[in-house]
Amino acid sequence: MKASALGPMESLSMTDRVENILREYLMDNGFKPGDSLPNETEIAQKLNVSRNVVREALSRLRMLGLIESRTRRGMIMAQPDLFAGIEKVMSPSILSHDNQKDLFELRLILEMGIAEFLFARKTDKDLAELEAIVNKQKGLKSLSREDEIEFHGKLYEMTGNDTFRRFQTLLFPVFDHVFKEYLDKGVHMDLPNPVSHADLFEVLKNGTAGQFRNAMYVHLTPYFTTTLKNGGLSPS
Amino acid sequence: MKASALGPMESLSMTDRVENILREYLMDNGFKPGDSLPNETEIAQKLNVSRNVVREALSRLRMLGLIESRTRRGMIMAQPDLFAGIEKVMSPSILSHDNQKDLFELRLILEMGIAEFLFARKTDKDLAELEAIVNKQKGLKSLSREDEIEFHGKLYEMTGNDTFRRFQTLLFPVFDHVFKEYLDKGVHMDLPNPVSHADLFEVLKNGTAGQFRNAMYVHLTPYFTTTLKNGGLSPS
DNA sequence: ATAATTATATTTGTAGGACAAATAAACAAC
DNA sequence: GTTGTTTATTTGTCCTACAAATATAATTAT
Repeated sequence: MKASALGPMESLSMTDRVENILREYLMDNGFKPGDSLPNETEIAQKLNVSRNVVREALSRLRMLGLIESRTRRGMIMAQPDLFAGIEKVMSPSILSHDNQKDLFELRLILEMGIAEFLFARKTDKDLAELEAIVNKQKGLKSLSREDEIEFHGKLYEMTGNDTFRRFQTLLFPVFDHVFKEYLDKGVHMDLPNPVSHADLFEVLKNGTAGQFRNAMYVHLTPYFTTTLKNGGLSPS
Repeated sequence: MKASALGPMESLSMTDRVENILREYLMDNGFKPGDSLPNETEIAQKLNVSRNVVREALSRLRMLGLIESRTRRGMIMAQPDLFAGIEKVMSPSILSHDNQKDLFELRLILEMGIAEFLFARKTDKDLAELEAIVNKQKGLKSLSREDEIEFHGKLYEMTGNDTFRRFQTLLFPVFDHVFKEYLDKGVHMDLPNPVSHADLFEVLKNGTAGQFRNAMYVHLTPYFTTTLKNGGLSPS
């Protein structure tokens, strides 16, 4: 029985198949949060598999936040958490090195892309809070990781896009880890940043989105040169 | 037998707890792809739970790509697929409306942020291929969804960041759905775009990253005004 | 002794049965 | 009509069993 000669044998387990079937069933039938699902034994009988298999599949959907189940009331459709799955593998000790470098860059991409939203949605209250952060950092010679997170995190918040904010927050540990790796490899970053947080704030308050994009690029230049000169996956 | 001797009963199911325990175990002990795990019965005994519970937890990790298992050889650590979880819920029929709007905007953010990487990594071959796409579209009066995907998809490819490319690809169906919704609501988008794909190509070939960012903004202006004038989650 | 073959043991995948806990629904009591 | 009790249902957990697959050990052939 040389089944392995046939290539990438489509050997999905029963659980895999039931998981797919259930997801398609929920989507194709327009299930909305709150709608109740058939019970486990019913599903098992309908699909001709054991309740164990059904439960393993349901367990996955439960992890994704797609369904919830309460004793007696049965299972109901839920509002899935977009990042429930990704946050469980978003760790430097788990991800491949390529993935990590890509995510390092992804943070830069995101940071460069938020200008329009900041200018469209900034409020006086936001600006005041951001100014407070900037003033607190004014005396310091060098900024800690927490300082960076506080300033840039406030920017994420000001985009008014909570999904973006959560995604950036997820990205940060990986970004930080990759950057430390660069530092360990001898990349030096001791030059004073020509565009400080205070400068960025000033542009955000009185400038334009275009000016902000350019200022942000200069502010991030050390990171850009780091990734573009070093690890950049050389394209074909 | 009170199995609750394992810790605080945070109303998490056994499966939830075992899942967390296993993930932490794998991370804290520096498991790398290929390393083999203890077998199911061993885990069950060690944690004082049934093999069923262990299997439901493992089933989740298997879905995330964190582990693989082959009969007899036992389970081994694997390289998790960063997007395995998220792609299963990335669907307009499942996500909340807020999530969808956020993702619509996220695509714009990403699109605005790639300029530096494009200019750092563009090759003559890439430019030639992009030019071919542009020329193919030159005769058309209006661009189809496929045309848009082809042009912008090529840009994603040219960033040299495969994770970014995959993420953008995942985003597209949601983006498309949200935009259609805007159109149905009467938002009009019939003006000819002042910056076409051909213009973007020209800037990418002969201009600078800064110019490209500005050109891209104008190119995307219809989408920006759509989201910023309509659904924007009004901040506090 | 070495190679080839066979047998054994181990581990995952699947099935099915049992029962506890929780609770919605039906029913009974006042 | 309200309150308390019983009942039925459904998930959560445990258990046992066995098939399939295969690495390892044992056996046989050369």
